[in-house]
Amino acid sequence: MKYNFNAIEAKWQKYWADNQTFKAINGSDKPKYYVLDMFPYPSGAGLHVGHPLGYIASDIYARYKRHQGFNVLHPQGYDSFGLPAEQYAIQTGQHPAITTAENIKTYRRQLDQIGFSFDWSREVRTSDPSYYKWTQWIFIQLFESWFNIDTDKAEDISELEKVFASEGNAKVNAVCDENIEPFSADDWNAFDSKKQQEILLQYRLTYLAETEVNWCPALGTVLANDEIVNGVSERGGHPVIRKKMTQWSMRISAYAERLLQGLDTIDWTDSLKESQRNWIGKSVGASVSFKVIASGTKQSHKIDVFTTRPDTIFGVSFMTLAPEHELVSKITTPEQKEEVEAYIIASSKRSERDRMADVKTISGVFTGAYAEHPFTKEPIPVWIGDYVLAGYGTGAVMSVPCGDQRDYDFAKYFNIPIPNIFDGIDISEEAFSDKEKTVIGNSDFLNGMNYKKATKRAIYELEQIGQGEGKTNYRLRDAVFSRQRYWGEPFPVYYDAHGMPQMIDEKFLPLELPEVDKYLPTETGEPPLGNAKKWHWLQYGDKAEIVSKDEFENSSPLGRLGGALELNTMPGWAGSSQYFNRYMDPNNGDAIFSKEAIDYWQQVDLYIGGSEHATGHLLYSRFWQKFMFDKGYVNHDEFAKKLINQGMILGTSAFVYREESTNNYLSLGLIEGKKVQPIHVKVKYVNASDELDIEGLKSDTEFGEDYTDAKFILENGVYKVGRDVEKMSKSKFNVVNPDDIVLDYGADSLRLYEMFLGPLEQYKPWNTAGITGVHNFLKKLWKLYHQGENGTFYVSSSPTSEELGEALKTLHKTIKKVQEDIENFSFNTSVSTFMIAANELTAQKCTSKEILEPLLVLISPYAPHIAEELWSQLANSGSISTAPFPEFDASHLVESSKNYPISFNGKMRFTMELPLDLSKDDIEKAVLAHEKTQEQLAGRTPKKVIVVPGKIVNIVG
RNA sequence: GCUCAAGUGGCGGAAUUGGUAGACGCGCUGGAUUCAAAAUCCAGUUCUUUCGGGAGUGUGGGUUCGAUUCCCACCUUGAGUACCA
Repeated sequence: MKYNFNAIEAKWQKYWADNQTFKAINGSDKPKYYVLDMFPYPSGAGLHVGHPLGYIASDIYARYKRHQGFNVLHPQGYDSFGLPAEQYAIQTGQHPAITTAENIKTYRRQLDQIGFSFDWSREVRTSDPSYYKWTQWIFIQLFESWFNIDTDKAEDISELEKVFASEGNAKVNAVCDENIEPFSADDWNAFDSKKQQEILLQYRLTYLAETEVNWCPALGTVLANDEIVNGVSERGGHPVIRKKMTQWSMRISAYAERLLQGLDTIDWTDSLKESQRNWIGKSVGASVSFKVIASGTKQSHKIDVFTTRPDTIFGVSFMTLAPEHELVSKITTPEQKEEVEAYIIASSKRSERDRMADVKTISGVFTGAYAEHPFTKEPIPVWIGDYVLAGYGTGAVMSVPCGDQRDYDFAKYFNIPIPNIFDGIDISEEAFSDKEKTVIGNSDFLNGMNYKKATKRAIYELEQIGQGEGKTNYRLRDAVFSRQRYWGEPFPVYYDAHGMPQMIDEKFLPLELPEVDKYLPTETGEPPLGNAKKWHWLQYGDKAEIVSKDEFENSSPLGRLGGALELNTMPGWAGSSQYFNRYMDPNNGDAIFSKEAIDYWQQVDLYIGGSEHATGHLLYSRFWQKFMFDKGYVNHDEFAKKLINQGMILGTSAFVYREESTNNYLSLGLIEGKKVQPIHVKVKYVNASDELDIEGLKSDTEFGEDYTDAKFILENGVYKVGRDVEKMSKSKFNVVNPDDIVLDYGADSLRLYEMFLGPLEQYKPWNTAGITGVHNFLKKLWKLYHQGENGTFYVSSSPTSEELGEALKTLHKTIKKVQEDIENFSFNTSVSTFMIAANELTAQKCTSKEILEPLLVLISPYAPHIAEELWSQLANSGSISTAPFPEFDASHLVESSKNYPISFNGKMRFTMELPLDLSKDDIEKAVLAHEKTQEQLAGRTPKKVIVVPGKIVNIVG
């Protein structure tokens, strides 16, 4: 019997599906283990060989854990809301639900044929109403909560209302909107309901606010910061502008410190933690308040700044406001008015991108106003300049030119004095910003102090005069949660007669997406949901329905609740921020998950996915998890204990070279000195030796150039292509479809090869030619269990003790190495180990069951189909997937002698075989007596001989 | 600019605590088999060499009996981030 991989793989995939082999049970005597993949967005293009890399790694780990006796949860699902399906709907009119369902079908087929051990009974789809019911539910929970700084957690908004009613808001210490007016209990109780709701909205964890957002006109929607790359949209590369809009926001900033601290408690990669730390952007310093010196009839103002260097406060020689700063118009003197206004207009025309690209040009204008130094009382000129950003800190800085290079450049350019407050430092060329070496001088009470002491003292003195305090600032902004799209979760929100947002009662969820005629914004510029004919909430008591505007207006107002439903939908990250918990109890209709389920599965033990989600999904999910923890729904405030980022598999593109203005294509070796244009060709027409299949290329009508009349100039009878490593993409003709690989070599070969390519975390190129190596290994493995011309199954159960000895050594060496490799996620080296084992056992002509049976369990996580097949041929019943992992026995690896490397001054020159029980002195004697030692020494006497028993001998001299 | 990761044969990569650099595989070379090809099997494959040997892990230094591994400086590549006060 030949190794017929296609038949074997189909057989076992069917077996697993029929027997629900990988169904995880909630609650078991076995210890639990939760292995999670980042679920895919089902795109229309299907999977290419790069996509399954992380899934194969996590599948190996999940299968390994089952062999170790764990109850393993290894689910999969689809992040199925998103832009591409909607764009397709706009173009073709096809409902995104249909496109999505088709794409999911393709994905499922492709995933199934790779042999993953997913528990498909737990599949989730974020676009399914039974799933997004719970995304809407979490939104309501967030709406009904506020963040109490005193307890450092989220609490019920009803508690806050009680506090307001009994003592007002003076003592409330909350993360909330800025500039909330103080009110007493009496004030609160006198407010009407609308006013009360407006105030509460300023405290809620999800709130409605007019915010400056990233608007992408081409996509017709708002984008989050992490959806913008280099100033253009991540999807499609369209320009993005700033625009003020009323939007739902998430108060993630409330969790900034906990999100930062939590990083120390989880086993995630350092680079990923570092990205999150940078994104959160904590800086410790002080806020300082400067009084603006009143001129003429103008009323007094103050400028608040944030600084990380309060120790340099005596070095302030001017202040700079962002051009958009609200005080600019109020403090500018009549003489400067014209110039200032011209500057504001000029800088508003510069896009965010221009401003970023052009950091060298110094520009700014004096406002004519002066502020008063809090200590010296000297007047300080107030400037505006676009190097100060309105969106960070307070949008104003105290400029210390001697200590900050940007302030220094600005001062030099505009001839502003640069007082030196550093002892013994020359600042004639550039600013001095080294905190560690700072000794403050020329600064009254700070003289002679280092950075740390001076900072502390400066903050103390500022507090004494009531003009400042220690402050920590975070770069992390609240997350805009509204999108002007169709294909996303509808908000469970309607607007009442006062225009105030109201949550739909939980019992009516899910609020399903309405049907629309077209998926574009309405003519009046409303989001696509504005096209829905029926999108008004109408509720009397326990009865509710969605009706048209007219039906709502004509309904009886008596006991009526309702109004226009929210037209925005939720962003892409909404559905992915709690999916890992939903998998624990995915079919629960009464709760997002049961208490029993979360108590049993706890949290994700291993999460594998791409690093591109570092500041998006992985940050938002941690935020929601912390919120769910505060509310007592989950018992860990981090959702994933360990996280690994798999690297990307790149394509190996192939090029032909057309000689300029001809139809001649030159082989790679002939292009030197010629003017040629490299052109991508499909990689499937290139063999392992980089030779082009010219006939194949010419007969291909599907893509690319027309080669029918092309002349290919050969070298040594063949056409050699050029090669380059690039991202896999259709336009580069370097995409490799796993379907083709599975058909030609089998899923087990694909799995082994993806692992064999290199370390999991690394970026590495795919080259289909190399797969023959692992495929040959599988054939060799098959042959170990089969004999003769026809390959009849043969495994002996009574081997001679001699052949077993060597084979046992091979087996146990392999057990040890493979176990270590899996636990270190070093899957590439275990594939090598399997190859070595198969080579050795073949050389040993090993046929014994005692060796070959445990070997299958070792290989089973990597190549599960062939392992199942041979396992069943060995007359085992059932699946190999829960067979216990073989125990390593060190006694089989004990050696009596060692082939010692003999080095001279650290360079290995020869080896000699010596017994391991020899003493140090005896080893030295034996080595020095060796003829090659004398040859190396050439008459010299060794100065020193280093003997490390069992390792090495080094002779110095 | 800052932060992080990484530089090893023609290629992907291995060397877990400092101890025989290049495992394993691809490709290449030669051979067997074949009418021929595919497939399979065997031998070789870092460079250099006067065939004794010598050099060698991005570059330059250091620590050590001994460094791909530890330390310092620099160069290159990739990723993230950026007028963040």
